[in-house]
Amino acid sequence: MHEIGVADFDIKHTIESAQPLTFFGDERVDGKGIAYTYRDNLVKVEQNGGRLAYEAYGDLNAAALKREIITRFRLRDNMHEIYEHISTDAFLRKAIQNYKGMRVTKNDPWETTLCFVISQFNNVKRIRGIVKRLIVAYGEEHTVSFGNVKLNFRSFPTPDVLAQRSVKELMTHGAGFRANYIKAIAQECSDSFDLDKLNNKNYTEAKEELMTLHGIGDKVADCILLFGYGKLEAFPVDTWIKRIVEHVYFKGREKNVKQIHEFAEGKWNKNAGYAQQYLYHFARNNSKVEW
DNA sequence: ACCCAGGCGGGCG
DNA sequence: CGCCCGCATGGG
Repeated sequence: MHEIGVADFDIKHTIESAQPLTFFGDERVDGKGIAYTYRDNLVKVEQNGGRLAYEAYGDLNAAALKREIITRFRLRDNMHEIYEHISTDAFLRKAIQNYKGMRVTKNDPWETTLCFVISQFNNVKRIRGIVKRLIVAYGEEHTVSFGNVKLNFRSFPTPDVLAQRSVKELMTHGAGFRANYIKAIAQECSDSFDLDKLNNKNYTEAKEELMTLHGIGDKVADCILLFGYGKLEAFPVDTWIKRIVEHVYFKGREKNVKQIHEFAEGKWNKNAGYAQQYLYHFARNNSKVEW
């Protein structure tokens, strides 16, 4: 078990705020920690106040594991500066107060892509179920030993493996009409589309490229850029964000997605993704009378 | 039974 | 362009 000191960090709020990390399945989540897969490793993380304890089962050395933890939970983010920047009004201050320490997580681009393609016109519980069933059906199985402990887990299914399955088969896991998108995107990523190259592109260019994929539009692209590539200027506009932004900042008047993007960019620009996560989580967990 | 969910592609005006 | 519609599925 390793340890790292953390401040302005709350793992519970982080993993409960519907980010890809949690889409692996609730049985690996408890009150103070989570177990998740990173490549061919099972990583366990647990928070006790200002200390984050972690360990991995697999082939990661200590330095690589530490790097993964810091990257995944964005522990280098200057939360003081971010909070100051996005505390633009009473509402956001309240959201920050309620969920202080919640981070945007930095997940694998492919995992994030698959999760958010499945998310469209869907609900969080079903998204988790579908992703979980795809992992069970198509993820490579691993057995690791750590001392006298033996553990089985499955890594995230690769584009290559999913590309080989039929749409009809993918639908048997409950993916519905999204099975078409999963198949098409897995094929493109397995064939010629290089997700890694988007790391070297700016937000606008990377978004354009992502949106050439069949089944990735404005909102899903922003989610992938935020949670998969760590581009904090991304501001995914889903039904929750649209509702809450209209209500809080436009007196309930309807705005289209483009107008909401322009508003968010002007107000929170390089930290819009953090503002989004606090707005989203607050909206979902508080009845509308609280807004 | 009915409604909705972290939208998108395609078609139409 | 912007708008509108259908879409698989299952939980509330």
